[in-house]
Amino acid sequence: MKKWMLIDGNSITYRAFFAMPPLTNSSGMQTNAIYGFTTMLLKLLEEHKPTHIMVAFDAGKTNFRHEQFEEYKAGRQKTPPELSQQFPLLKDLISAFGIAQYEIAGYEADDIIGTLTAKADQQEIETLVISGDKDMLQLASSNVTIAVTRKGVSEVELYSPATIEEKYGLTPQQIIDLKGLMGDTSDNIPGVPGVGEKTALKLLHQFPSVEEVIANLDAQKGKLKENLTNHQQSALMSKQLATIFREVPLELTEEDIVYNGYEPAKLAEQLAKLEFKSLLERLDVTASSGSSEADAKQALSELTIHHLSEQSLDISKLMSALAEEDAKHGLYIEAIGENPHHASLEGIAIAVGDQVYVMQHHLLDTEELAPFKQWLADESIPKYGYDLHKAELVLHWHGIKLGGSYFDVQLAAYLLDPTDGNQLLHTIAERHSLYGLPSDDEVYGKGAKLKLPEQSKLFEHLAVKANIVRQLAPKLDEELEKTSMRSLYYDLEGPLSRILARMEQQGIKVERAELEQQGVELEAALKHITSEIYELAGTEFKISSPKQLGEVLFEKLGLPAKKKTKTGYSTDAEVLEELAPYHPIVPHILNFRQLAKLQSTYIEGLLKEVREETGHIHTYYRQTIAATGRLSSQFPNLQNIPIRLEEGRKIRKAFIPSEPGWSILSADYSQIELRVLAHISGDERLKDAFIHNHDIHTKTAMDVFGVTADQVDSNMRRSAKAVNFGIVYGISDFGLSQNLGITRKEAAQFIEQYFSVFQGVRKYMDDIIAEAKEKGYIVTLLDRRRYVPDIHSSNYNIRSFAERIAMNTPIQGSAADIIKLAMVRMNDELQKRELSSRMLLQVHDELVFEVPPHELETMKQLVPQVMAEAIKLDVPLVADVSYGDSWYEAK
DNA sequence: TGAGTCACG
DNA sequence: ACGTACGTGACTCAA
Repeated sequence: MKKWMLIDGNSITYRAFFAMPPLTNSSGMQTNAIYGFTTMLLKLLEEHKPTHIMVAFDAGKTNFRHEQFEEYKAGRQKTPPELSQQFPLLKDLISAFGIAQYEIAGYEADDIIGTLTAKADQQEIETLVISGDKDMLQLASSNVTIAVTRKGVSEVELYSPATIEEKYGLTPQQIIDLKGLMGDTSDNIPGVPGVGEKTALKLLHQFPSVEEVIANLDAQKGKLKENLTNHQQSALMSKQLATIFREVPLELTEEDIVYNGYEPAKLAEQLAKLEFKSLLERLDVTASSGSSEADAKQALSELTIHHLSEQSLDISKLMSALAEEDAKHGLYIEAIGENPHHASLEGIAIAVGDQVYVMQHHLLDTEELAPFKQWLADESIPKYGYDLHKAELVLHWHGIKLGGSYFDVQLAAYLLDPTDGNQLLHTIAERHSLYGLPSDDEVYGKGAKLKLPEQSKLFEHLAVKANIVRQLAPKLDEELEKTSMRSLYYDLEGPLSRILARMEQQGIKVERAELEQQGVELEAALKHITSEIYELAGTEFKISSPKQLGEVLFEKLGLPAKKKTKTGYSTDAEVLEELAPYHPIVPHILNFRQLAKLQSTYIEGLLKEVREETGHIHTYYRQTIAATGRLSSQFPNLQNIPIRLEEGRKIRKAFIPSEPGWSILSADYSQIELRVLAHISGDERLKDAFIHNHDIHTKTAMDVFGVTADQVDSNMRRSAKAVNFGIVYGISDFGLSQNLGITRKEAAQFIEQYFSVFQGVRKYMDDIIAEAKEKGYIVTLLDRRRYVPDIHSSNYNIRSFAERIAMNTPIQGSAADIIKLAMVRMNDELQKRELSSRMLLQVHDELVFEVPPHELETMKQLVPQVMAEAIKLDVPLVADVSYGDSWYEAK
């Protein structure tokens, strides 16, 4: 038996959009309407098992109703961009479901559906119409049932002619008359003033149609009669507007809307793209069909897994497979622990073709596995893997060398979308329609519950990972090609990952005694301050608890509360500085905070990270975290060692060369971000300032205030400096006013003044936002990409944030590109010149080396030169160099 | 685990 | 009328 299902796509999507919470995918795009639509569709499919389905959409802005009534649907809120963005993806998803969709210029979805139900009536086909709009009730018949959504889209209410009769006492055709009389504000259909649903029903129970009501006006009285008399035309026109047109010239046959079910692979791909994980699981759709468990089994069954052990060490097949001309492998090194310098090595898996070999690392010391160990170390063999940077470090600490250029799927995935946080292998896999890999959390548990499964299970998991890596590598390579980021990967990030690993293995020597001595002094000072604070407060409390501190300051001592946080009073440095004049306790608090920070984070924190054996601190640079392309540093973070205040700066005295007589040499770019801005904006004045090597903040002050160099006082320079910072961050008057402690108006004037002088910069800011809107992403000098979906948001705050990101990322990101380039070049130079100086640290615009005495002269000249020449810009790049016996002296 | 705070570029 | 400067990581407290 045939059963048609006809869905009003626009109406359902609207309902879903407003009914569902604002679900977004990882790139920030809202997907709630699609989600709502999909859950509803699934429910309907299950409950009604249709043989034919069609989803109808409105096409174009106007239709024939506008010719009848210009004001039709006027005054409607514009469709929010968060919703209109969802339509293309929704349409893709409907296709993936194997469901027909249709739209035709000049008609609305109702008309398409009306035309089809007319056919259904002719041929007596059982049909279900789904809409969020009660107008559709006019289509009900003995064959056609109307389902109207309730409570968002999770439930529907079914209407047959009988239920319509029961509820309204009307026939389906009279629904049109009902609307003719009462109108419809959402479509701007006027109807008759003063006539709502109740009155309209009463009238229609008296006379069966608008025409009859009008013909019998004398039966009414008072205001109602007057309104009906004066608005006869309106009522008739409204009726006409509300009438669904049932003779649309459809180029659509019954054949076209047959529903044969969906292809799981196609559907899974779309659902994965939308990141509808729960639906993926619920549907049990995967690329290979069946449940995710079945999928995991399939992923395994396609593989032959060799668990190497003392009893089976034959790798001759593996080695010959790896040696084949275009053999593609996948390498997976499993380490447990976030810090690669301390992580445990749980297993090594390598996939070639459909064969996977898994082993514990200690087997590499056997004679039989020597060829594989050598293969791992071979610098001339490229490796395809996942997070090989971490793997190299973990292997290093286990006495195993990993060499060769890397193609790293994690790093590639990061470049393809640097905002996408973790880049977990199973997420990358699903995004590329490879299913069956459970997440590490599922296999290992997380947090306190972390526990490795028995070895055969663990090895199976590693085998699947290695195999997934093998399959992913070419796909990601292709995507890099499509997004013009191949060069960024192969010439910059790939080589850099190996350089970073080397810097991390080397570490930087730290003099424990220096830190310990400073710690003792801090301890004494803190003790002293603590007792003074208790005395002034008249009570003892936890000074480092913002909650307790707030209570003491604002309740006990009655100081004026300035700012509030979500949880209570704000007590940050900005607030405390303002409070300083009110009470002598305040400066002590500030002092306590400063010293406590030094003690806990920099003295105790760093001491914990010094390796017993070497006396070195080994940080871990993360290459796949920062959305702008910068590095980040962990365990410990060596990119935020104090420098601004002398007390903290002393920490740097503990960072020393690893060999006696050597020096620490540091070189940092001067104003790299503003120079990058001068280059990419092409602003003549800004370029000119750098070409003539002016002090940029003074020059800005001169230009903005229209004065000569000697008229610029320190206050003017300070303001100009803040404006320059603001420009780099994507300026706002509020931000600048906060920073300078001036009014918003004054800040706005500064900004306007700045832009009127630096017109090229203004144009850059406007253009980059336009570009972000048009393309959906912005790029850096080396084609690094960042998507900014929020640029279309209708929410002012969200959109403004996206705009600042669009302005800032090309600047910060290009600066990151440049210093990374300098690192690769510097590494080449050190090798080529056979220098024994070592690159140790990177701090965004600074490179730190340790240098033997006889290379000092060379390095003093070479490092700034390589940094300055890393890239050719329209303005010169300048790097300043300094050196000394510790990082402190290298200033 | 999240919030608040603060260190850096 | 709204409320923000851009990018990070580590520590402490209090649920």
